[in-house]
Amino acid sequence: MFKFTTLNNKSQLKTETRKEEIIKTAAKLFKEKGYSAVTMRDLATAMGIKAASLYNHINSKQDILKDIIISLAEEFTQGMNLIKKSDHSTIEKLNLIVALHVEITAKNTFGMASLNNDWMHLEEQLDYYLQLRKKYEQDFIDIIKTGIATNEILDTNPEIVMFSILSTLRSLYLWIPKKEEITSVELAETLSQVLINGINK
Amino acid sequence: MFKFTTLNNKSQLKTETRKEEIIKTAAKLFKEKGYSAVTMRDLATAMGIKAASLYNHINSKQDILKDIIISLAEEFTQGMNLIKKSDHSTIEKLNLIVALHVEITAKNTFGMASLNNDWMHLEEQLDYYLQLRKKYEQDFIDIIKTGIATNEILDTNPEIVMFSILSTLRSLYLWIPKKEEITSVELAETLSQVLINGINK
DNA sequence: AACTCAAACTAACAAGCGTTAGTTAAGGTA
DNA sequence: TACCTTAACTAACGCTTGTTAGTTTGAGTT
Repeated sequence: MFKFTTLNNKSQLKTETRKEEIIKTAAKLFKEKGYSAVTMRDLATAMGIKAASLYNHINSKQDILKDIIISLAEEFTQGMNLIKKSDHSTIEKLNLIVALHVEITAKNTFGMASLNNDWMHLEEQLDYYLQLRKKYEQDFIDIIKTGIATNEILDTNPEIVMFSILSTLRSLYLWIPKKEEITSVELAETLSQVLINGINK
Repeated sequence: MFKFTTLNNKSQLKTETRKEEIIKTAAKLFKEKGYSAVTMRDLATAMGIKAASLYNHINSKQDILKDIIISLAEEFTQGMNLIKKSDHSTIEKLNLIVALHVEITAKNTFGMASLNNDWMHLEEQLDYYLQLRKKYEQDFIDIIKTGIATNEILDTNPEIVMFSILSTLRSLYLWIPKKEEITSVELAETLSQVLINGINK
């Protein structure tokens, strides 16, 4: 098989394995049509092979979805844990959350579509995913509540505030691909400004 | 068949037709699992009948999706046309857009899920839907640009501002069902406050 | 009592689904 | 040269899909 990198695993340079290529291609298709509407034959065609050949590399369609979603969910959990434990102000913590979403999403817009839209098709890992999500949102809300208590942010319904910010951050995967000219840092800055300070003059 | 209303169509009182019941049930299922993952047998079971019986009332699965999505898209278009032509200030227009989304979404949270997540499975009507959406977003951005020009709102990237607000409004369908105690008016007010004035003290 | 009609039913269809089993081809290693 | 590994293949499976054709049921109307 032709490889896109010249050095193999033994020389420590990261070569994209066939399995990783399949998962990446699957994520792309899942973003376009959703998990359920993508068939293994669609995926095979996109890879230039036959459907049965996919099974030399992956265990099942389910497993591909799990690989895409769980790794991303854990990445968010890890980022939130760092932010939570840091000693920044509330506003700074919120800026860091914005930056976390921009960074992860910019790196993997396709996977973020599955995370947002296809998590309900997880089977064994559904409970685990829901647990991670619940924890993330609870940590987020706690940060907002602290900010209200310490008089750093306005005393507004914390759930509405979180919902509002998180909705925007969760939709980034739709929007980042259309704005290739803007850097992650610029986007995170503008977004922080809009979300935190509003747009009223 | 048992009917849930006592007066029939001839007496001018709106009776929910069997077709409307099916579409409403379908929207509920589509929200839970997405259009592609819901089978006609799932829908039939939810209605308490056999799959073949559905076809006495509807033409096809496709047609159900079209009915759900297009009517909502046209409702938004109509609302935007009114707002656009009105002589309110930019801030007031933005408040009206928030209220429009809250109102339509509160009335039909299930359908809003399809509008947001399953539009790509439209077939004949896909181009029409995309045209309505593009027009809506263009009108939205024009309002923001006017606000910047007239010095009513801060001079920030208009696309980021629209994206930020619209992402939140488009996610309302996920959130409204969890907050049944809050009224549409209260929600619209708090949301306007957060989206327009921010949360910074 | 006879008729109408909405709304259900059974049975079946062709196509497509995810997946398995067993085989082949080519390149690197012993 | 013989072997091993990787990655493709063909063929087929049992099941599910959306949809159709034709039939039955039961309540309301004439």
